[in-house]
Amino acid sequence: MPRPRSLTHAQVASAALTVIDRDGLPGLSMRAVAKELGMSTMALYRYVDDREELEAQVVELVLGAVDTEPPPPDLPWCERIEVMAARLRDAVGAHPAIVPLTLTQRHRSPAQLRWAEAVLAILTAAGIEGEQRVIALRGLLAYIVGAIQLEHLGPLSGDGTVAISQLPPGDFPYMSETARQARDVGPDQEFLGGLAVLLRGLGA
Amino acid sequence: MPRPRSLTHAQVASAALTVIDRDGLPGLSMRAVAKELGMSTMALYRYVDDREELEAQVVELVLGAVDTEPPPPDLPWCERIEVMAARLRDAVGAHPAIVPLTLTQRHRSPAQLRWAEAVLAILTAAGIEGEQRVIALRGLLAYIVGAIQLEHLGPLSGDGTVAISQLPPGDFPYMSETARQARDVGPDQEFLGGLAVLLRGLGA
DNA sequence: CTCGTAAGCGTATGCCGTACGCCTAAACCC
DNA sequence: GGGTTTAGGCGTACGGCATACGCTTACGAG
Repeated sequence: MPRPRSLTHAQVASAALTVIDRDGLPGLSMRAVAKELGMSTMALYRYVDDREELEAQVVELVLGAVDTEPPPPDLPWCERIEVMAARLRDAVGAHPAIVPLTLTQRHRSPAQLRWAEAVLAILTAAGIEGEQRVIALRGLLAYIVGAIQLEHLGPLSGDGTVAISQLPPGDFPYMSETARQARDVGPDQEFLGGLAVLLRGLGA
Repeated sequence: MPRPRSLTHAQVASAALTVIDRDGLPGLSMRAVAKELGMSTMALYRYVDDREELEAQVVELVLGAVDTEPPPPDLPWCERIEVMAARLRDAVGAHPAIVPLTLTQRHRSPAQLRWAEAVLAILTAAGIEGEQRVIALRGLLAYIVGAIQLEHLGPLSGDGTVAISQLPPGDFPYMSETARQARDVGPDQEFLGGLAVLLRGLGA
């Protein structure tokens, strides 16, 4: 009987993501999202309780796009995990500015639950069980989360690496040399290389 | 000839850290820090250019407390890396609320440079060089950063694990079982267990 | 004692999130 | 088709935030 909603929750989250992609995370405000939707600021509060819920919906929108279907079962288990890891990384990488948001929202995300369930299935099939399986899942998550952040907040290809390579070799002999070598390591090589180390440790 | 400063930069950073420890990260504001110091808000701007610089000084205060001396050389290399990792984790763990700050400030931190230099020395002594050394350092950093965040924002001992353990076993068979097993895994076991996996991968 | 300098502060601006209350569009019932 | 009800949409207002700008004042050098 009441007046129907003129927007879906998905449209609201999507408008917020548009704002973030255009103006960066600092540009996200209730006013900006409302303007993006062509409504008044306060009308937005008919769809979300507060800013935090809006942020959660943005994270869910991005993480919800992650494919959680089991990878081809004919692949070796470690490659199947690589597929799952890459899907998560790619989804976040499409909207790098939300990285800090995933921090606080990640654990409440249904999409993340489905992702973890699929990874656990692979680990179990690989014969990893009990406490080792707990540690493996958390370790993978920690690595992926950390690697995504490092990649977007302090990339190997960025200014930081150049600055480090010019550090006085007397004080930082290893750092300056390593930074020079880091120029030849691309983002994919870095991410997959670290993941391969972790998987090798799991397999031994 | 001019009037002398009544505060050191360290005192300013320390006051900010006091505010964060007491009121959490959302409680950090220029006003709150100024009040903590007994000065007016604008007087604070004689010590920092803006809020971002204040945050950087807080991170540096915490990270600066990390011991970067080489661990006892008679330990196996992987145990020496464990020592270095634990020092970083302990320093941040003493002020968990700053975790999100370390994200954006980490790469500019001299303390972090010294830490990385020490780790690189250990890796090199272990025979890891070239691009593999780049990947090893970044992988370690990614894991440690991610693990610290997971530990403080979604701890295994927290509500999230309980909630997951009560998920419908039909939809999430592995997650619910794994969450039940996770209750027996303490924070140290989780952190060191994941690190051990990574180090095993580096050693193979 | 005087004076230059920078420390410290007061004020004001323009953001922000959001509590509260009004107006009105629309769907149901008759 | 008209009346009623219900929630959608909006305007206003408040308190808190970072911070630009300019004044005042404590201090040390001479």
